[in-house]
Amino acid sequence: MTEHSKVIEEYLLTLYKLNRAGEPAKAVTLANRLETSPPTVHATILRMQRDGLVNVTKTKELALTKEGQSIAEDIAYRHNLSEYFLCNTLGIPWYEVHQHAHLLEHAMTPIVVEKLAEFLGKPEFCPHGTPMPGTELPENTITLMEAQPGMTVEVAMIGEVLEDSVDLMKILHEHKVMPGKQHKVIEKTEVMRSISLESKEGPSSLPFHVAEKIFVIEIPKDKKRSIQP
Amino acid sequence: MTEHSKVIEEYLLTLYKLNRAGEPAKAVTLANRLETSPPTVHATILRMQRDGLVNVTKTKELALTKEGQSIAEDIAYRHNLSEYFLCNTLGIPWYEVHQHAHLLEHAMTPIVVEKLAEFLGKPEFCPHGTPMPGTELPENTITLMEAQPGMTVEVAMIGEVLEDSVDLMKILHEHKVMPGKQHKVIEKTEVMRSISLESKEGPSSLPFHVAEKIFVIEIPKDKKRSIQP
DNA sequence: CATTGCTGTTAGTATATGCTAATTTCAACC
DNA sequence: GGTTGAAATTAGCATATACTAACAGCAATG
Repeated sequence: MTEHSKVIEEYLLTLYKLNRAGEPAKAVTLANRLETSPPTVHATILRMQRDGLVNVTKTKELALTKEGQSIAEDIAYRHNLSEYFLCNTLGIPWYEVHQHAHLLEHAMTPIVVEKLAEFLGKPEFCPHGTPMPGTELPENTITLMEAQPGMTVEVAMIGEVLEDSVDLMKILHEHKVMPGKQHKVIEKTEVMRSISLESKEGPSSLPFHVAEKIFVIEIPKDKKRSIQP
Repeated sequence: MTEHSKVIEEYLLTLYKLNRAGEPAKAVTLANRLETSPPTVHATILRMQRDGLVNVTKTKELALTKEGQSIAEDIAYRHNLSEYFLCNTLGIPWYEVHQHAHLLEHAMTPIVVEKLAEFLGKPEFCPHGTPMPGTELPENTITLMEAQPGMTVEVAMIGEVLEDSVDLMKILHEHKVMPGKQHKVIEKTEVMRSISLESKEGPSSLPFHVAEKIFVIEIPKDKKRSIQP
């Protein structure tokens, strides 16, 4: 478990997140996510193969090795822990913490990670609802796309892809589309390709491509807002 | 004030610390402190000159430019703030925080710095007693080398050079040679090239080269241990 | 004054990371 | 089966950071 460069750590984390999201991990995808040219990605993957971090399948899929996976989980943990800290301890808005954590995640020694986790009370989810490696979302989690009109749902997790756009995140914040908040699904209109929601804070509308990345849990009628303030 | 690489930030910080300590800032010194070969240092200084961060005088002294100074102070602040946080919030021993802060200092966005400073109550000294940029040690601060036998002194600051050796720091810790602690100077023996101290915790002895890097304040007899628990 | 020795500098390499332009590969589709 | 288009790869370059070996410059010292 040698130390790896920031760049390599970024590649590992991205692969890890693609896996989590069930998306195919190909070189092109990395190139897009990391905003890096394909040749650069290619060269970097070669080095990662050389160093035993990934394997490339016959279908050009990138698969993390045991070691790659283990390091990736570690980085994801540091990232989520940083976000939790920035949000809950320092009071930085939850929709802004991602970018700051992006730097911190590569600069934490094992001792700092351990002590910080203790200090924070070993949180299991980051402010966007992403579970720490080893933790899972509840079984009955669905995407907002899968929620049917009439359902009342509680937001569980804002997909990590969405975190990259602070603007989008801020809009979600303004509409209280954030972990723990309940919304009623009003309608899904194919024409507009968007979903209408309504919550105590008012109505909102989310395009399908965003709704696909928002994970929710259905709240049975009789339990609606039982815990909501 | 563009963003600079970790390497450049390290060079800037080292130059800043050399200035503070009143030591001549030459390329060799950098090479030693940074454990880097002279040619590498040379090349890096060329880039730093090109980028307007340092000037090289006729006597080959390295002088930070306005911008270089300003960035260096910023890094020093991030470093000291990190140390304070690691020590006082996370409970990592004061003699170990330096190495961890060494990584964090390059990974803090301005917002994180601001929020962290607020959270910590805008501390003015790091756990080793180093003042934040803009703050100074008391006027009457002297080095332990300058203290005379019979004097009672309170440790104000452990010189930053010493921080690099965790082993040494740990010994200082064991003898309670740390900011805020009082010691009586027993004797300075030229033969042994060391200074004997005595405190509530017992006697200790420090070699001259260490005593030179420890800054203390003389405590008048009538005020001895007035605030000490 | 000449030698010694530290300091600085050049030359020559190496690696990681990045790019554009051009080419290859391969599957999917007509 | 051949074409097309996306994906992968190669070629060629550039920059930052690192090294060793060799050499130059200069001050102190005998």
